[in-house]
Amino acid sequence: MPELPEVETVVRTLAPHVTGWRIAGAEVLRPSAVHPLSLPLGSLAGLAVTGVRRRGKLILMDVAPGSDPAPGSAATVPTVIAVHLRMTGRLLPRPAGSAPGAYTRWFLDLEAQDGTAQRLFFDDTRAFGTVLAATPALLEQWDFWRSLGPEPLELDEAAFAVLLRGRRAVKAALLDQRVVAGIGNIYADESLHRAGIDPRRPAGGLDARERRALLGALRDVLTLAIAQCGSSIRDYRDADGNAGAFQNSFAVYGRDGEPCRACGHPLARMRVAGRATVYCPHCQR
DNA sequence: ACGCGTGCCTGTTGGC
DNA sequence: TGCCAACAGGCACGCG
Repeated sequence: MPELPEVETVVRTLAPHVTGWRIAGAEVLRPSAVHPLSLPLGSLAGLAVTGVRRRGKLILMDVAPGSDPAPGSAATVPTVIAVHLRMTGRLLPRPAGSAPGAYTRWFLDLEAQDGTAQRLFFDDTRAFGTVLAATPALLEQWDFWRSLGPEPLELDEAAFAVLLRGRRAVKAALLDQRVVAGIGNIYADESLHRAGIDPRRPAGGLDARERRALLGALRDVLTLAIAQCGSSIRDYRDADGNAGAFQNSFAVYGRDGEPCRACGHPLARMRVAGRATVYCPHCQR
């Protein structure tokens, strides 16, 4: 399940494949994979990809008019392609003319300056992923974008304290993209274990020491996971088709019933905020 | 404003 | 061995 470290890895592996390439055309095979607010993917034709960034779990491909500007007013020319992989989405560069797969939802045809071409597929078995081609003004109309919380790797303790104030279950707060952007079920559980905090604890009731421990755990877990190119449970692959390796370092996720690596007590499983949650009843208080 | 339950979607898993 | 309910999970949405 792509969360911040997986999306960061996709961004890093995708960028060299597409940066500087011109979009020659687009095809949508499943219209529901395109966000209702999006400009038509066809409006990307003629634009060049100038870079690839990440914000939370979103992949952002910046686009700009090339040497021969396409017709259209600024209001209808996208500046960014935002892609959310959700659970099973993948961005896959393939040779030009490659046939779509059973789970291809849309693709872009890309051309380099020297005339070589390729096709960038968005494949997504579960069909939860979305794409939004947007202007800056359009992005601001997107509630999800506008309300995204800060990046956890750029967050200080004082701001973290404000974000957690009045919140109930701390795990629910971590999963809320309006609190911090990019955390999903895996890294919520891993961070809470590393910080020694029970996932059900009211977030607003954590003291300064606990908040510091949690913020530090988030930073540590995310940084380690990025260094391992993310976690691959089943579906996740980067833009080169490679799996991550951080799943081999999980302390709790998917390990219920197995011994806690810290204390040896068996890890327990419960449901918090509607999500499967694995934790150590002995280490996490 | 917060939090909970449900639906979306499809492949995989586990129980009988 | 076969079938089917349960499950996985991020987010939108409706409700209290």
